[in-house]
Formats: sequence, structure tokens, C-alpha cells
Amino acid sequence: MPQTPKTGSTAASPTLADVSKRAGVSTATVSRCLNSPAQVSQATREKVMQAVKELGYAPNFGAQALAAKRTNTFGAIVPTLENAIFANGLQAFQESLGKQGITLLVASSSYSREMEEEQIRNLVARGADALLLIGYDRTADSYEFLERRGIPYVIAWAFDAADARISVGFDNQRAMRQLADKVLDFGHKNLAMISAHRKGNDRARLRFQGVRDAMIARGLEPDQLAVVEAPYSFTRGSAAFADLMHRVPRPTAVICGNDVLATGAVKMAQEMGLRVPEDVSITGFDNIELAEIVTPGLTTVDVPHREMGLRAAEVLMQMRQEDSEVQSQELSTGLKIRASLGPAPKG
Amino acid sequence: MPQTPKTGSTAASPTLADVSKRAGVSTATVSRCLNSPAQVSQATREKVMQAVKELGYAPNFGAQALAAKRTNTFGAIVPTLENAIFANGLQAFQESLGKQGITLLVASSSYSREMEEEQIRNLVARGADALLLIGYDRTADSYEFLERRGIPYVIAWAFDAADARISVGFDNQRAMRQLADKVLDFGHKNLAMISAHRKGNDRARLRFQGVRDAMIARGLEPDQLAVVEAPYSFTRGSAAFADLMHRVPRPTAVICGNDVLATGAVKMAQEMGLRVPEDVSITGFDNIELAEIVTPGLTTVDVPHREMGLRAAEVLMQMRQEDSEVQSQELSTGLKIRASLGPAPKG
DNA sequence: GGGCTCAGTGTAAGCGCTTACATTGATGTT
DNA sequence: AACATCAATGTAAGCGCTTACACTGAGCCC
Repeated sequence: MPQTPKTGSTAASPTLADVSKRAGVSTATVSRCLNSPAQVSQATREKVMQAVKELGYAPNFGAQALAAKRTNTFGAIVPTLENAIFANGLQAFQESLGKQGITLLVASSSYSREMEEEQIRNLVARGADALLLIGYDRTADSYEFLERRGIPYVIAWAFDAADARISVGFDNQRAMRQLADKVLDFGHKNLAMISAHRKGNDRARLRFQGVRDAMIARGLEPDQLAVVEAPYSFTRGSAAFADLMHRVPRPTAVICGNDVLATGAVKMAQEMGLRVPEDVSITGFDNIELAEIVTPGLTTVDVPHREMGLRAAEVLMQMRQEDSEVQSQELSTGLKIRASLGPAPKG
Repeated sequence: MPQTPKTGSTAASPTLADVSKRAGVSTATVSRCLNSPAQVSQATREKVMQAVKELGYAPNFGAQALAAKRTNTFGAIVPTLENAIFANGLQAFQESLGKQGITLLVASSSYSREMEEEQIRNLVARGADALLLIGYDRTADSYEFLERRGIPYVIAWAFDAADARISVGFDNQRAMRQLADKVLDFGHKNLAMISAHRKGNDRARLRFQGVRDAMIARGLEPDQLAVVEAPYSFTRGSAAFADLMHRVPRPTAVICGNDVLATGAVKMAQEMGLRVPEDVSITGFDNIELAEIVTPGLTTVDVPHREMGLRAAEVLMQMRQEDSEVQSQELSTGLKIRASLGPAPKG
């Protein structure tokens, strides 16, 4: 494509060669100046830096990656960026990487396995040295691709001791089981659940299972759990809640797959003239800021988002370093009891 | 770095050459297969695609960008990703680009001009063909860098008819002026404002000025406006509100720079035992989902986030196409009146 | 049948960078 | 004074891809 003649330093982007010419040194020296300044004499370094400044030089990332075969870039693919579920964890992840001079590229899969696979390829093509992924469920091709490429990855927001893949997360089933136990402690018998789509989402499946576990332990028939699946959005949470409230018998407690759904449910309850928790209890999952903002405050599962992000960063950096024996890490969750959960109404 | 001997297709990443070898054609043909399939015969195409599949080949983005001198990647740098202020606009922006086969890279500047400058360089180095930026305030170096590189960029979330730079946004000052007028209509005399830091943030400065404009028009002394600056966060909004409520005379209406601050303020009001709006009115800016979720609902400025994102994408693609005369676009804002604004208390 | 066109393919020159290896000239050692 | 040493720099070979240009041969026209 030589139709645009080399116009030297007046051209769009100055290159290493432009800098080296201006500074009167070789391109190698300029490169060393930028990457390992210690190898270059004080005097030369100053000349070069001067030229860099004058030209407004910035290295071409693609070329750099191509030549050096590493990018100091990690990638993260989360199901959604629209709500705060992953925001805090990602933030911590990024901060931690930033300290090590690593840039984070974030992509979203919209809860689609195909799109996630595409994004994985995309980030890897862009040079991601390592990846953060959410949950275990993804296409076999995705895993195969990563293995073949030898790209280190860590699975977050989920933990399965039986799985060999490295993860930093928590046991979704047990966490939800604890919450459901608490709900049952309040005397509720008619439970309902608003879940994310369980197909292709292991966290959603496990949380659902956690509720069933709790019911079974109390001698309740788990198939009586009324379930509506809804994408994780405020409005869909509202719609699902309305649906559930028309069931007979009407549930007295609605367990939601996350705080966003639960918030939608709370709002709909208000619109329907139902008091929370006097008429119906509602719980969430994640304990994001929203859970505190909504009125009444949401009883929810407290997930250590920041710690998860931090640990994931550590693990990934270790994995990249050497073939040191990296271990999966299980984090524990807690319960955050707020006003949205109350005793089952009499009758 | 030839210490790792070429191991052929067993190696980490198959290259174009590996594919071409396997398919028995030249690398040029493979490249054409992938980028302009029409130029290649049916039979060859099938052979090549087969090889691509078998090898799990994925092109190296850096090399591609280097050779083709374009990336089909746009960049966006927003002040924050932690709350939903920019999420919807960005989402629309991304969707629109996606339809044209353009990938979006998003970075956050944490409301710091220096960091924004760094991110601009970062995204450009990564090959961004065009950039979306928020507001006008940035370092001279940032603008100079972009001009020198000839990178098209559009400024969103702000609009200044007097500025030659292309923007797609709204008049922050006028929008806030309208809201403040409405507040004054309710009989409030003692106004307070929780603003973002105005230094380095033109939107914040203009919104502040908008409130003053409204006061001046009613013959109020604008310097009596009590102002607290706070980063855009829920908790900082709460703290700022508490501060303001201890001023004498106590403000009867608190105008917040955005919905996140306003939500924090509402929560603090509840904690302090103040009724909203009976004891104190609170307003927001942006009309994000949060404004509807909080109780009472937030009276706020309705910003056409999605349209802004869509239009910005259009404009940027036009700018990239040719030197067609692209025009800045001013969008209009509205007012969303909800329960958080009420008449000034008597006395 | 000679000459033309043109679709399909190959050849090879970079794109901007890093880095192994070669070269240079001080400096120190004996 | 001869030589080893070493810090500082230069030379040049790629990294994986795109694409201008060259080439080939099948199909067509007169």
C-alpha cells in the first residue's frame, strides 16, 4: 500500500526510526532507552528522550507485541457490564494488575456462550497474555482454544473443588443454601425463585440447586418451588415478580438470583401495593451497593468481590510467571440480613 | 529470540503460513480467503477453511493492524465505569459500531486528565481508528496528540456551539438551568448544590453555572448557593448532604450534579430523619435507572443517553470515511419530575 | 489458430518493533 | 606495551500479516 509516500516526521505517526534519526542513534538504542534505560548511557538517553518528546512518539502496540511476543495485557470477559455485579471485582482486578504494569482489556459476552467464545478469540488475537473468565460453563471449543494456545486463565465467581481448572471463587450452591435456610427459618413455606437462565450459566444452576437443598433438608417438596427465569435486569425482575404473585398459592418469599432482579421485584411489590416484608419477603444475591439503596434494604448473600478480583490477579500473574503449582482458591460468602426479609405472614 | 525452535503446527499459535502449508496454497490466498472470500475460487476456499478449522487458527491482531494500517477498532474513554452514568450511552455506541463490524475498546480515566491522556495514547497505540471522549476539558497535549495523529474523535456528553471540535451532546448549563428553574418554581429560596469537582470537568462547571443562572434570573444572590464538591459516588453524596444539612440557614433544596450523588443524599436524609420532599427536596441529573429505584423517585434531568451513543457512532464513522463535512449535533434534554422535589417547607 | 481478457493464484516487499550477535573503544591488568 | 574486559552502541533478522504486482491458463472472439 505504498500510495502514501513516506513523508517523514510530518506524517501521521512518528516511528522508532524517526526518533532514532532525529537523535542520531540506531533504532536499537531508542528501543533500549524505552524498555531498559539502564543499558543506555545518560547522555544518549537524554538525547533520545528529547527526540521522543519533540516528535510526540508513542510506540505501536501491535508491532511491539509482534516483535517481543508478549504484551503485558490481560483480558477479562464478563457476562455483562450493564449493572454493578462484576464492576467491583473487576475494579480490584484492574487495580492489582495496574500496579504490575499490566493493562486490562475488558469485554462483555451478554451471557452468550457463542459471544464469549468470540470475545476470547478477540482478546487473544489482541495479545492478551492471560484471561479472567466468569464461571465454568462455556463451549468446549473455548477451552480447547485456550489450552492449545497455552493461555493461562482463571475462573472467577465460581468454585468447584472437583474441577482441575484453576479458579478463584465461591461455592454458589452452598452460599444460596445458607440464604435459603435463613428464609426458611423465618417460617416461609411457599417459596418462589427468580433465576437467571440456567442453561449455559452454572452459577444460576447452582444457586437454584442451593434453594432446593434447603427445602429438601426441611422436608419440603422441592418441585413446589415456583421458578421464573429472567435476564438480569431491573425491569425483567419486576415482570417476573408480578408473574409469581399471581400464582396460587401465592409465595410468601421470593428468592432472587441477584440483587438487580431483587430490586426490580421490590419495586413491583410496591406498585402492586404489597408490603415488603409484611406481605412478601424478597432476597437478593451479591450485596452490591444497590442492595443498600433500595427501600427496604435487601437481605442478600455477601460476596467478597474485591478480594476475588485481587486474588484472581495474583493467581494469574503466578501462572504466567512459571509453571509454579498454582492452587484454586475458595472464598467464603456471608449473609447480609436487611429489612426485605421478615417472618412469613400468618394464614 | 530464536531459542524456541519453530515447532510447526504443534506450537502455541498457528500462523497464516501454517494454514497455507496445510492447505497447499500461498499465504496470500489464505489471507484473501479470510478477508475477501469473493476473490477466491470455491474449491480453494473450502480447502483453506478446512485447514483453518483444523488448526484452530486465529489471526494475530497486531500483525494484521501493522500490515493493513487499519484496525476496525474504535476507542472510548469515559471518566468512570463504576456507575451507570455512561453505561447506556456506551452500550448504544457499541451496538451501533458492532453492526458495522467495528470493535470497541473502552477505558476509564477516573476523572483524571493525566490518566485520560495516558489512555488516549494507549488506545491509539493499540490501533484505535477513532475515539469517543467525554466533555471538552483535557490537556492541550491530548488534543495536540490527536490532531498530529489525525485520529478522528468526537466529544460527547457536552455541546458547545462556539467550539469547532465535533461533538454530540447537550448544553449542560441550559439543562441544569431548566431544572433549577423548576426547583425555584416550588418556592425554594435556600438552595444548595452537591457538585462534582469542577476543576478539569467542564460538565460540572456548566451545571453549577446553570444553577446560578436560574438564581440570578429570580433576583437571588448566586453566592448564597452553598456548594460542596464530591466525587461521583453514593457514599460521598451522603457525606456531602450531611455537611449541607448542618449549614445555617439549612437549605430546603439540594441540587445534585448527578443521580448517584442524589441517591446518596436521599439515603442520608432518611438516616437523619429528614423527610423527602417535605423537609428537604433533592434533585439529580442523568435519569439513570437508579433515579427510579430510589424512594422517593428522583426529580432529575433526562439525558438522551442512547441517542447520544448512536449519533456519536454515526458521526465517527462519517469522519473516518471521508473528509465529508461532519457537523456537531446538539441533543435536547428534558425534565423528569418525581417525588423527591416538592414545595419549600413553610417558615 | 492467434490474440485477448480476466479470474485465480503466487511472489515478495514491507508494516514498526525487539533482540541476538557483532563491533567499538575505554579502562584496567600484568 | 600488550591484552583481556566490558559498557555502549550498531547491524540486521525476523515477528505474522496484507497487498501491489506478476504470472498462469482457461475461455472467448474474429
